[in-house]
Amino acid sequence: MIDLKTVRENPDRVRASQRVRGADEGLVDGLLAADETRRAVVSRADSLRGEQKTLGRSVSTASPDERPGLLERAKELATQVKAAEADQDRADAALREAQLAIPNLVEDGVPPGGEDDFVTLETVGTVPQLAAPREHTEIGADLGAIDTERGAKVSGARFYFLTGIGAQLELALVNLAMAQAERTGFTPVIAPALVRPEIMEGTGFLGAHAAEVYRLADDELYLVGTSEVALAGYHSNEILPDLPLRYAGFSSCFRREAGSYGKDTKGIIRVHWFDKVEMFSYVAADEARDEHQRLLAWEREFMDSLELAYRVIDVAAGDLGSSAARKFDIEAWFPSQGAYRELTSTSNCTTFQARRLNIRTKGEHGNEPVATLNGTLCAVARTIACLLDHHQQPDGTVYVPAALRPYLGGRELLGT
RNA sequence: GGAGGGCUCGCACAGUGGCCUAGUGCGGCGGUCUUGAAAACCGCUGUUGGGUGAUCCCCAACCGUGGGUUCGAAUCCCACGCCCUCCGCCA
Repeated sequence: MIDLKTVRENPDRVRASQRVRGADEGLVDGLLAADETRRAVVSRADSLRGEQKTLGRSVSTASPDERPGLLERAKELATQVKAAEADQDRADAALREAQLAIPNLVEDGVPPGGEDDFVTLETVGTVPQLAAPREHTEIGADLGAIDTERGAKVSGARFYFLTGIGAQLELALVNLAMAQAERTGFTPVIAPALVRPEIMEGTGFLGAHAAEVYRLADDELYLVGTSEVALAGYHSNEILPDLPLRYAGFSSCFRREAGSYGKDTKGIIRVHWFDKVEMFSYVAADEARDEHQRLLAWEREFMDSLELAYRVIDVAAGDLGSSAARKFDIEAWFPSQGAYRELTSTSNCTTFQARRLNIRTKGEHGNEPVATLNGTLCAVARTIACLLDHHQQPDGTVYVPAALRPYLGGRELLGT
């Protein structure tokens, strides 16, 4: 939820942000108008209520002769108050709607444009040279690690079983990620994968991307697409005395993948369900930009420990989620595709999420919303896909990066 | 799934229609006293919105949430949510 004060005091900045996102600038004027209307309506309701209060007191202390006249006037006032309060409710709702329609202010420096207008900030590592790279599905099947056929039989398309070394790989990656997070000062968290509507709403996932989210209609619960949702909701409606707070959440993640028909249909790169270790930070508003860089650095540390070649991209304004002010993706090299593919993503949501979830801290001028940021440490299924693809050897084996070996019984190669 | 109890300003409680403009205790902050501290005493102590307000001032709202009754609701009525206890079922 956007800060009303910013819109009032600096509407041009908000208009510019809308422009660079390719969003509607007119929404800003709509919001300003709704704000003005609301303030007028609230003032009126306030003074009417004040009058009613005073009159109510005189009714209770009035003498029997005065009473009937006062009561009549009080009845009149009561209807006026009721009408004014109805006006206020409408104005409140209109304001909130106008406020929610505007996405977060884009951070200075974000590249303008859409999906293809990202800027590559850095390219890291050596891209492996292979004569005839095989896809991770094939390698996974040979290793007895990934079974998508039975995944489809049991659960449908975009589901899978991890078996044998595949299952061990998942546990190894999760342990490696959690060990790094703990070393860095994150509190490990196992988070619920089902959340209430207001939490899902508050994190901004029921806006433009509502079709992506699984909903359990019988229970008014949603399946999370990332533990970011639960970790953001964790401190909702709280005033946080000590910042920063950093959590590393592990949970299953569920995505309907509506509208991605035909994309990545093979293998476990794009699936309806996967497990993920997610970093989530609560920081003071003026710390957000630095924290974002730190999250990116920790994501890179994990990529480096897996010995992957990757690039870091600065996602363009038009491709940002509504909560994000800026987003960096790390895309790792998939030899079989001859392309970089997204493995992790870190977003600075500034105070946008916190304002909606009512998460504050004691500031110099009273309670102020905190900033929230999230970053992927390890999206397991996709990381396994990348590891098999990236570290495949000509003889059909798969190289195990040194950092992962302690979690796999010291194995240096898979498939021997 | 069934039965019962609860939800009030950080915490514990009081408050069953108008002296509630929500009180008391604890905690916290400031002060008096003290070489210092404790104790004692005194004062302060929540959130939100509005007033052409930026720590003061004034007004309004907030007693789990949403409706309703009433001139007037923490208090009465209805619905819902959550927590706790017990029973049943269960990894």
